[in-house]
Amino acid sequence: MPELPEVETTLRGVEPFLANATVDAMIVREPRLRWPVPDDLAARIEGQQVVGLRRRAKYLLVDFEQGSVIVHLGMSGNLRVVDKSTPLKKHDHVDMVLSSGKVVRFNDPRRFGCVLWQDKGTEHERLLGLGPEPLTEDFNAEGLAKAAKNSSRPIKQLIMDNKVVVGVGNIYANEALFKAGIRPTRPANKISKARLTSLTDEIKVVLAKAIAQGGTTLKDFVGSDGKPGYFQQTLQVYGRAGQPCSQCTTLLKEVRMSGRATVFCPECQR
DNA sequence: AAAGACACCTGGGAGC
DNA sequence: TGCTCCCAGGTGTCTT
Repeated sequence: MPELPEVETTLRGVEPFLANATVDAMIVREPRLRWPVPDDLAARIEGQQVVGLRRRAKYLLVDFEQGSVIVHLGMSGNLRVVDKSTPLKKHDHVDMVLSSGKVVRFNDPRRFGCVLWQDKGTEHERLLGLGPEPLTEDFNAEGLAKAAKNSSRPIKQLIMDNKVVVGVGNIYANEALFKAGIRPTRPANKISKARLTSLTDEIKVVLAKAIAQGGTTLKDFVGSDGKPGYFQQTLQVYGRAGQPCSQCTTLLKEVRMSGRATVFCPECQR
């Protein structure tokens, strides 16, 4: 269930097992992911030691001396840490077998995720041109205002544009816009700097909160059945069309924007 | 430049 | 119980 908070939660979950680990083997059972798993990926990392673990946008990067394994969870992917002896489940496509006896196992029913390789000192084309990370200073009101200034695109589209800011998926775009009181369909260039500043803040807050709560499900995640169950309690608009707004009790409205469910309060969001 | 359709793929839930 | 249809957290490409 990967939006950025889930990816960050995944990173934190596998980190203790992957830090400085040595890879005994990589097993690719199904290379047909969003992009094919490179044929030579296993050979590149077998016997190698992990020297770092990072996240960029919704990509996880496992660093080795010669380069990095890049993992994206797509819509339905997840990574679990299991014992070597753990029986395979359907859609367990890739295993990274560690010398500790643990296995980092990639499962992805829809196969929209990917497992790729980038040589050290190069940047994979998937990572080129990505905008600032939302939880860093690089993403700020000035940058958003600049992007919005000459754009009549709906604001929701703008904040989901990876060139403007990475990692804001459909759920959190809806939530942040609600918190900021901005209607998702409003043209970006018709929003005051003050309100864009508020939106910038709310994006950071909503993502940070979700990460904090995702952290509470870390145990589940590392164990056998890793589903973060936080969002039902937390979400104020996503998945709540037709229900009363938590602020004013007006019924929440749903529209489609670029094919994505978009929910807002017609009263609180203008 | 950007909106929109379509693509990749499986599974779960609703409705009949 | 089972069939059909619609929907889903992402994101890349192609057409208007």
